[in-house]
Amino acid sequence: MIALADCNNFFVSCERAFQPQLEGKPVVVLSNNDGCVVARSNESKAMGIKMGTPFFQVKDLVDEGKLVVRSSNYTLYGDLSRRVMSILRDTYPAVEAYSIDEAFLPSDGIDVPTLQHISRETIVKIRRWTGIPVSVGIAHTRTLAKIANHFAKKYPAYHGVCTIDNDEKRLKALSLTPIDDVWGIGWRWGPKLRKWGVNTALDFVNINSGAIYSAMGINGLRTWKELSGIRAITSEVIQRRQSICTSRSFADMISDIGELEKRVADFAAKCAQKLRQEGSAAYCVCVFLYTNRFREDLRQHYPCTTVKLPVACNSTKEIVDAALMALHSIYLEGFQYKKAGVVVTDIIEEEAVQGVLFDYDLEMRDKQDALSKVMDRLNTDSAQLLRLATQRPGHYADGIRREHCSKPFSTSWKDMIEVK
DNA sequence: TCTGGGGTCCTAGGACCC
DNA sequence: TCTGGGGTCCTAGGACCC
Repeated sequence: MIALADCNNFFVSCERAFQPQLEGKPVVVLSNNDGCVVARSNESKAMGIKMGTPFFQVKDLVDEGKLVVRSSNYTLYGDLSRRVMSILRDTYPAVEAYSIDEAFLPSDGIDVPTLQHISRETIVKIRRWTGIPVSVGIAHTRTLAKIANHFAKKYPAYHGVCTIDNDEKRLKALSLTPIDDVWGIGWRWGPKLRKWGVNTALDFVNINSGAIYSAMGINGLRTWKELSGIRAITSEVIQRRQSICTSRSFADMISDIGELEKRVADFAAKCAQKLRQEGSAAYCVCVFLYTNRFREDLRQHYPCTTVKLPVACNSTKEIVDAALMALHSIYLEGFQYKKAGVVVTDIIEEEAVQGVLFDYDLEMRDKQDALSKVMDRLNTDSAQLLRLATQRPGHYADGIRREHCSKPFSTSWKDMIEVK
């Protein structure tokens, strides 16, 4: 069997773990720049607030005291995620961290009652040790485990653990699952399938698989198999990352190339730092710019381009230089840009970097690597003390709106003492 | 006024190869 | 005039996930 452990309303639960006064209240957590709602407590879900709602549409509720709002605090969520994952690793034979708040737990060879027992104990342990509520779904395929997890969350009678381990339960669960709630069916396919009379997951598996394949391709077929009880999504999903992206929307629109240079340099430096943290190097640096798509009165421009490096690298200066070159090749005067980003791709292991025969820059590369090591010693996630002059003073994420941020509970002694 | 960030994978079409 | 069959690689765009 495969279990899926998923934290309930994760970002909200992280806020509550350090601010117990938020328990039982309607709470939402906002995206960067305080843009839109990305996490909701059960109470705010019950008020009808949808995922992705722009904050200004619910701001009145906050002003009236009917809703509590927090800016997102990814340092805090990352810390709590690591703690939850580490408890899972101590407990299950294998852990595939699928996202910040959920992990697949392949448990072949463990019988169902034992797996259920372990899962119930683990939920209690995670709650006690981290304050985070977790639900577990158990089934033979990952897609069915997702469905089981939905039920575990929805019906308190399961006490956090729901199992689909025979055909009777599987068909019952499929009949109760709206097609749009199925993992792998998104906002494009959901309405289309409903138009064809496919309203539940059960309707979906009752279609001939050939018809699914010709209409939806390999991914549709995989979902169909998984719902039918045949494993089609395997653990290969979790490997070394294939791309690393750092991007932000700006609080205001930017048209000045000098200002864009600083932002892009910041994003590129952050990508280089992430590469070094995981022991990787990249061959390609891609830069993109977006104008504000909501301003229909303004001219739009969404350029992007990729610069290829002769040698895979992860030093700050080389990645930043490449990104600035890319920026200059796509930038056009007269547009107001709202967002920019840097993506590094063609990632390989640091130790596997292949030199080139006539590398005139070899000495420079060694120096840059040494410089990057010094930067890594001085810089942390929350404080960028040593930067290139092309970057902005302060932190790469400065200038984004965070008006409702809670305290850095997991990283500051002062605040931890305050909590105590 | 305000509308996120970070990923993965697949597909179709063009350019090119023999 | 007629204009195959089998590939690879790259890119852009679409679809999905949390």
